[in-house]
Amino acid sequence: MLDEMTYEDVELEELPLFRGLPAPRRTNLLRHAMVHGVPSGTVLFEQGDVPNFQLIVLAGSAHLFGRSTEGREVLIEAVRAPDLIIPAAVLTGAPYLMQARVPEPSRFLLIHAAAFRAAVEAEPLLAHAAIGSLAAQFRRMVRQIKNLKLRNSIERVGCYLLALSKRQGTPDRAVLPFEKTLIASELGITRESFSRALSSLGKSGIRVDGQMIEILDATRLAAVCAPDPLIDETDGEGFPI
Amino acid sequence: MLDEMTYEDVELEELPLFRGLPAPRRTNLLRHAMVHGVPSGTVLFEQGDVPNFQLIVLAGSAHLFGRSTEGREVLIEAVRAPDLIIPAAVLTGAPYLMQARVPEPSRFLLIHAAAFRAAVEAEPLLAHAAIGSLAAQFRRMVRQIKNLKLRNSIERVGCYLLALSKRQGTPDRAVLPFEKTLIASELGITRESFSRALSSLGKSGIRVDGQMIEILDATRLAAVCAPDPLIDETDGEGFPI
DNA sequence: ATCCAGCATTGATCCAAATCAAGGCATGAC
DNA sequence: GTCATGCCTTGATTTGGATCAATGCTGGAT
Repeated sequence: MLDEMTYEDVELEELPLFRGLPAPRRTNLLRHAMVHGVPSGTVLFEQGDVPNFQLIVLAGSAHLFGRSTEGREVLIEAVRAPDLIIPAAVLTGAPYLMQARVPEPSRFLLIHAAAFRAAVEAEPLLAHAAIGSLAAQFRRMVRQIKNLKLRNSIERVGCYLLALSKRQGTPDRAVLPFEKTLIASELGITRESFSRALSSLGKSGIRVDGQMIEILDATRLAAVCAPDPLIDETDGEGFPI
Repeated sequence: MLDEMTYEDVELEELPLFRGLPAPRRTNLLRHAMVHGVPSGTVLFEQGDVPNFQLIVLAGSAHLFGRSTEGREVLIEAVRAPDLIIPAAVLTGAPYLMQARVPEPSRFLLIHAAAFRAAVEAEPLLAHAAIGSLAAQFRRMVRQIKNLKLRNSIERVGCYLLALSKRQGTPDRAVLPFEKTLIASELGITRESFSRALSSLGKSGIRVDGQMIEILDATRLAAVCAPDPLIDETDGEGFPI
């Protein structure tokens, strides 16, 4: 544990979030902070919980799920390192609207909510980082709403693949980042519809092989799903965390 | 115009956003700021535009629309005074993802984007207000996504009415705040479906008369639409703007 | 008054996507 | 090996909501 802490301390210094912070403030903030490594499947918090910590993804990722009263559950967002996990809830002290689960072994920095709020209040650099994270997350939600309201399922799937291949830097293929059932729920459709959408896109220039999707003809694919930078593009890194 | 400015100046002092700001900073911020009264129908900006100003709703409201490439258009959010209009775009300098239009005669404060960014950077009180506005807007988007992904159209309409009546403080009725077509697009359905949903809810304790919806039996209504505070409730005023 | 434009309703029909149901194909336990 | 288990696919069917089309209502404008 001691070893781990020392190791992490080095890494924390490298987070833009803490670079540039006056040393005493940083020390104070991190005094009661903890680094937690958690296994796949861990539930970080439930929807409805009042935030106790600001969680920061140091390595790995977290999945945010929305759950209905009858128990249906859909993926709303995947948060990848490095980012804050729902600062909107922590900074307002309001109950989480989503459940957070960990899909792979991951490491988080935990800062007591009150301490984090105080630090953001007092330290412009931290406030700046929080604003950047909040703004980026807000914009992702807006894009998702436009996606849901303005497109049908085939368009959503097609644009998802194009965006994925672009993000992965491989114009001729995309590798699905998680199970198809989960992606389907992210796109607001059932796993069956997702499967059918993929196979129907076979005649629009893609080839499906497990998690790997070959994009044989990006132009033809784009023609049927009408990609739109104001929905599909991911914001550049304006505010590094 | 001079008269108007003087009048507004008094009002601006009362905005929590500016109360508590050091006088020189406030003066400096407002030096190049303008108050603009605009008629119903005005387009404040288009989606894709790069923000020139931070707009602040002083009186009235603004509607934010998402538009598809083929020209379909849906209401994503209504911003009411007092609030910031999409600080996420202004603070990151990224293009707007939505078009803003004014549904009623309204008044806005315009602050040059660069000046606003600088002021937020330098002034913790402003940063705090921006964070509060961003967080609240983020949470509204999350609620909307859960609403779209986890509910069918009848549930959305029923919960919309319940939330509306609660917000308006009249448990036995709700007055629709704008045209049904617009509300339908906000709920992610067509006007025809909205109309049918309303009439089908007739057997679940409501009576429709134009824009006025009587809620005869809130319990029965709640039984068919399963309201959920984590979707329908509106956040309390944690951070006044 | 009449006309018209904009919004809303209602009915008929169609279609996209959900649901229901049956297998398939891996992977891991034993 | 056999047997589960979890994920995915595919087919058949249903259904929720969209679309198409016609009509109604209301509030100006003239």
